[in-house]
Amino acid sequence: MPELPEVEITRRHLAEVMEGHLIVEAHVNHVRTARHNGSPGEIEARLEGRRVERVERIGKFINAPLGDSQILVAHLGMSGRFAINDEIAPHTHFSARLDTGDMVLFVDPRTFGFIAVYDEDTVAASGLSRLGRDAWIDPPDSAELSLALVRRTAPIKALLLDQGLIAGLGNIYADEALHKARIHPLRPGASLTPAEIRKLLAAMANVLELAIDNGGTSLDDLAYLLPDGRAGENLERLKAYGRTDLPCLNCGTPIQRLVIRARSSHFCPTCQEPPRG
DNA sequence: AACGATCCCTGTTGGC
DNA sequence: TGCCAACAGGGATCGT
Repeated sequence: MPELPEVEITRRHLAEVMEGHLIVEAHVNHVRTARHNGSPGEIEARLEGRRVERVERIGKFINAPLGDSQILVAHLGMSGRFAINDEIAPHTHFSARLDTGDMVLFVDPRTFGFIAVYDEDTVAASGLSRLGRDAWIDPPDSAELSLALVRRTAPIKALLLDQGLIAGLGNIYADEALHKARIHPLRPGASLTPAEIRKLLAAMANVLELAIDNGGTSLDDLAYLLPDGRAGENLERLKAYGRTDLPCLNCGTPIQRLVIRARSSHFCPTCQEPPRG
C-alpha cells in the first residue's frame, strides 16, 4: 500500500510529465474519487484549462498548484496508483490529457483515494492542514519529537501512524522503523527515552530512504506499481512487516504479529523489548 | 485533548 | 470445485 516512499516516487513521475503543462481534458468516472470536494463534473471543470505549476508532496498527500489560487490535491488511499500513457485498466477512476498528449490515469479499486481541487481559501479542509512534519523532507528533531510525546500514553506504533504527529509513515514503514530502532510497538509514547527517540528518527530516515532507492514496496496482492507499470523492489528489504513466524534478521527469533489499533504490527520479541505490565 | 472504535471499499484468501 | 466470511488498511468521524 502506498506510503511516503511510494507517494514520493509517484510524485517524481507526475512532476516529470505534468509540470508546466496544461490539462486539456479531465474525466472523473467515480463519485467516490471526487467525494472530498465536489462532484466529478465540478472537479473536471476546475481542472480543464489549468496549468500544473509544480507537483509536490506532504506525507502521503500529493498537492499541485494550478495557478489562480487553485490547488490539485490527490491521495492514493489504500489501492490507488497513477499510470502514465498506459492502457485503461479496470477501476480507472480519473484521467487527464495534457497539452503534450500525455495521459495521466488514476486507478483505484478500493476507492479510498481521491482527487480534489481546492481554492487557497478552502484548502484547509483538504486534510493537508492537519498534517505534521513530513517524515522524510522535514522530520522533527529529537527535541521536538520528545516534546510531542510528552504525556502520550498511546502505543508508539499508533502514534507513528498519526499523520498529525509525523506525516508519511504507514503500517509497513512504522513497523520497519520500530524494528530497526529496536523499540517495541506497544511502548507508550511518553516512555521513550531521548536516546530511543534519536534512534527512532534515524531508523525512520533510513527505512524511508532505502525504500525510495528501491522503488517502493509492491506487495503481491495489492495495487501499488510505479507509474511506469513496474513493481517496486523494496519488499525483499523488509525486516519486520509481513514476516510473521519468519526469523528476525538480527537474532533469528520468529517475528511476532499483534493487532494495535486495528492494524497488524510485526516485531521481534527479542530485539524489541516489551513494555512492563 | 487524547484515545480507541467504527466505517468506507473490493481483491484475495482460507475454511468448509 | 464453489461459496462465503474474513482480512488487508489510510483517514474521517464519533463517542468516551
